Amino acid sequence: MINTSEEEWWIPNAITYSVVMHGFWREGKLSEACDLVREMTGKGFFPTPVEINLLLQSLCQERRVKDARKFMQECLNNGCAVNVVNFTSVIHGFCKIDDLDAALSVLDDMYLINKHPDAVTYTTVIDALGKKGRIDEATELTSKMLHRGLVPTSVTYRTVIHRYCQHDRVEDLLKLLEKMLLRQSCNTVYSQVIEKLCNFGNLDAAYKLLGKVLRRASRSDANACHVLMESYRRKGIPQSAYKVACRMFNRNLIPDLKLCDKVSKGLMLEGKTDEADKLMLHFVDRGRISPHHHRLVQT
DNA sequence: CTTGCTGAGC
Repeated sequence: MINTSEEEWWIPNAITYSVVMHGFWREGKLSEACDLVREMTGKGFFPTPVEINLLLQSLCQERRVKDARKFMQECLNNGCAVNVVNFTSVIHGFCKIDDLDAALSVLDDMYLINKHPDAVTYTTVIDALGKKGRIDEATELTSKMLHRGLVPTSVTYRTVIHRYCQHDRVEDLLKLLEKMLLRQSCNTVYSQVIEKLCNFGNLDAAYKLLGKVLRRASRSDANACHVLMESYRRKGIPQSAYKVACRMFNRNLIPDLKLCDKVSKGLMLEGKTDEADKLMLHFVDRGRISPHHHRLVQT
């Protein structure tokens, strides 16, 4: 038999608290939800890190990031389980309202209390620093992350590539990527860099990386070459697009026929009929096109 | 029922 006395049956327990807290949260009554957490921890009931995170994220969404930080600190003081995800949410909140110094300060807190930041935490801050053009600090932080044995994810790679290209820090990027690749390989890095450089209009830097990509000559690498060719073509430099195509053929990587056709027409317009013909002849040699009329045999 | 990126804003 369960021994429940008359006076005790209504006393809130862990489940009651959790249900009521979710109710407040669903209705957007965040302050009330936080108060309830304070009350329940006082009685020895603790919310899970997942529940804490829901409140933290909602507070951050309302730009009440300082409140979120304070609330998280209270949870810690009261003995709740607070995890890396919770810290990352608060850091992300500060990044979104452009308070990078506060974000970095929360990151410092993590080291102090031995909650080690993970790759997501670092990526969040690296992106925010990069967005502001604080590339040297981003580099330092990335190195620190690697030094701590963390593995860069595909998001980390995309983030670093985007931000460094955005601020035209190609040399720094390439140095950093070398270090990252030692820890975690990523087959498409250099294709990604080439495409990003094309996005930002730095075709010279993109061209210099072609060798890295042609060595491997996979599908994504071919695509990066196509992006570069198309960038040259649109910029009115079909000769450079032609050079890229030739280097692809040299590596036995067949460029896109329709794109080459457009490049060839561009060359014709500039009176470079010789190169225009040579480009299409590559396809004839490989049986992709019939010799007399430049017509597609197969795609 | 947990965390990160890719241009904002017209």
